[in-house]
Amino acid sequence: MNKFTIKDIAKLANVSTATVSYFLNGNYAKMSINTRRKLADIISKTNYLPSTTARNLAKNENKTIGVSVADITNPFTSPVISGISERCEQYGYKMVFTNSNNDERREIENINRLRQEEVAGLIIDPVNPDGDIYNQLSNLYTVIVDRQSKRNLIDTIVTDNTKSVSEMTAKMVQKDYDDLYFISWPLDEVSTRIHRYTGFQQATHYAGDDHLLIVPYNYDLTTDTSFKDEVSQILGQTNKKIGFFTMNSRVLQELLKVTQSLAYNYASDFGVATYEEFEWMQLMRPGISCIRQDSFAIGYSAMEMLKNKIESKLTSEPKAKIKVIPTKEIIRESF
Amino acid sequence: MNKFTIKDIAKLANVSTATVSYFLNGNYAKMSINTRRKLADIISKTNYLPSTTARNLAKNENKTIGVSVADITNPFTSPVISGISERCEQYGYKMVFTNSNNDERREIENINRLRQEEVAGLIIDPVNPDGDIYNQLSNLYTVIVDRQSKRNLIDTIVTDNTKSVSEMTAKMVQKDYDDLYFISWPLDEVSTRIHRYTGFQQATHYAGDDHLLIVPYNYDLTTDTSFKDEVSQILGQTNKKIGFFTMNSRVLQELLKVTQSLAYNYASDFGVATYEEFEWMQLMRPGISCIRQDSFAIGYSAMEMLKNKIESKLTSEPKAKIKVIPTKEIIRESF
DNA sequence: CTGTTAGCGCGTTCAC
DNA sequence: GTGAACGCGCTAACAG
Repeated sequence: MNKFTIKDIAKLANVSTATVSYFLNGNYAKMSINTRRKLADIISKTNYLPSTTARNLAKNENKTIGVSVADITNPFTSPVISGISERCEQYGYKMVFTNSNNDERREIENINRLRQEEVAGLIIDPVNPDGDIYNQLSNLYTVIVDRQSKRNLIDTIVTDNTKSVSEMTAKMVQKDYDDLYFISWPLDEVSTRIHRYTGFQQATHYAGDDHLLIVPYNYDLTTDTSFKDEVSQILGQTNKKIGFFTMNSRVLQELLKVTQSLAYNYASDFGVATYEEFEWMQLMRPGISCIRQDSFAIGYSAMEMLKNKIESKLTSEPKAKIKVIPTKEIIRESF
Repeated sequence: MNKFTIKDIAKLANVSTATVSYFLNGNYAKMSINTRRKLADIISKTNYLPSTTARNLAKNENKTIGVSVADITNPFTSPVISGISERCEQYGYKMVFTNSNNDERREIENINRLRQEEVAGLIIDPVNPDGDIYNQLSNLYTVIVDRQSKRNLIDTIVTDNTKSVSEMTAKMVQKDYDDLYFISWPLDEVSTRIHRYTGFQQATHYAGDDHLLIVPYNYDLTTDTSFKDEVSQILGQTNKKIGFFTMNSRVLQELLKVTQSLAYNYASDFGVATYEEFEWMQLMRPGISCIRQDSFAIGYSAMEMLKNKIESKLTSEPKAKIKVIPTKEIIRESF
């Protein structure tokens, strides 16, 4: 698709490819002012672009990284990619992108496919960071984002899950709720869910799990009334002031769909707050209190960290670090 | 990062690289059952993965495409990428991803960077498809998505802009509004905005542009009252029933922020409908009527089209086609 | 100042 | 079952 190569340019200018190469690399001392002008002219006229792949090959460098995200349709993901891509641009890296669609098998395929390529490093937003495939990855060239592995062998960038939820929940506790509930997709050992739940428990001092409400992933209100029934039962108690903390924006949406179908209104009939912020939460009346996480910074830092590792050319795997990106509390009128 | 090469495997098995290559390609006739077993064993134990890049090189094939999106943070974009990535997976292509952040200069850089790579084709969600850079692109290996160029030289996938807006607006017209307004970011010759506006005009039969309201891109209500004042003036008229159609979800958000600050409520004080659908529009009370576009299908079809072009190995540029992806009307209570 | 040429990487494939 | 040339486009050491 790119017609011109260094040979074509050399031919057009009646010089050798070496001269063209020197020109491309700003090595002007090696040619006359005339050929320099001629080359500048020809290259701009032909729109010739040297192949970076060939360049990397010749220089024995590699400026491409592989990215695997758990689910591109999750609104959390876009800003992460944006951050990675911003840093890639600045560092002169290109990125090969894959999406696992929340499917662990697909994630394994993607990671393997990326490793087959000549890729200098990997940034992974994992479906399951405790899967076997992660044993084959080295901390020399990998950064994980969002979900943490229990093994903790690879550098990971996370947000302030436990602390921020604990602080927000504490604010709810102060409002004298009779019962607070944490609503989540099945915990399934997913670190983000567990850490947020831990924050909730720290603030409420609930001992068991009877204040944990699970909503199925891709919950369909019309065919499965389990979650709706639980919520209905909780809100149906007379003279009890109830509050919910939802584990992310999609769980919040499930809760609101259910409470609307039951004809309860948040803020007046019950209190609510959520992890994650999106603009619509400010448009809803009353506004919804939430925890804003800086997903862009997650991606940005991940690429920063990866580049430093790659270019420091370590020979043995560094000890895994965890970097925590702070969140921000947004208090509105929903509780 | 991938330690093992075909040479390592050959050495470990005490055979030549040729034999390993034959094994990898299922060419078992060329070796004894013993070496076949030995190789199977060694390859699984070492987790050896042949480099697809080298393979492409040797076979003179190229299974990677480049993608440039206008703005990854636009919620329209994720499903498009998801569709592209799904098809890439199915076709065995990998994708190199870039984001232009709504900056035309950046878009030019990205496209050039992608062309520098050995990339078999390009899918572009353009910032400005009428920019000069598009003259350098060939319809042999490019597909454009969402925004159309006036020159119409390159295959493009769009949605049903004019027709769907016209139909939705017609429904508003039936409700006896005294005035309907189309709200948009500056038209700036952007095809999606113009086509949607055209649909609005078709249904309302307004002649001039006095029913077109422009909200600045990244409008900040606190420092710029221009748009707010216009809305205030329109809604302040006594005894007039007013309706708005917003050009996308972000413009809708701007409108709602403004009307909320003016203490007007949609549905009761004025009617509203919008292009684009997101789940929160169903959570807002009253629910917001909108036009659902199938962004996933846009990406999916784009990769389909691109693959067909690339692999048909045409020698002259095909005449540009426009493929229209249908939308769906969602009627709720907002007008 | 300019040209020649042997690599760079790793798999493929043909002649033996 | 093997050795070795080959595919790509660029780089850089060396020769002139």
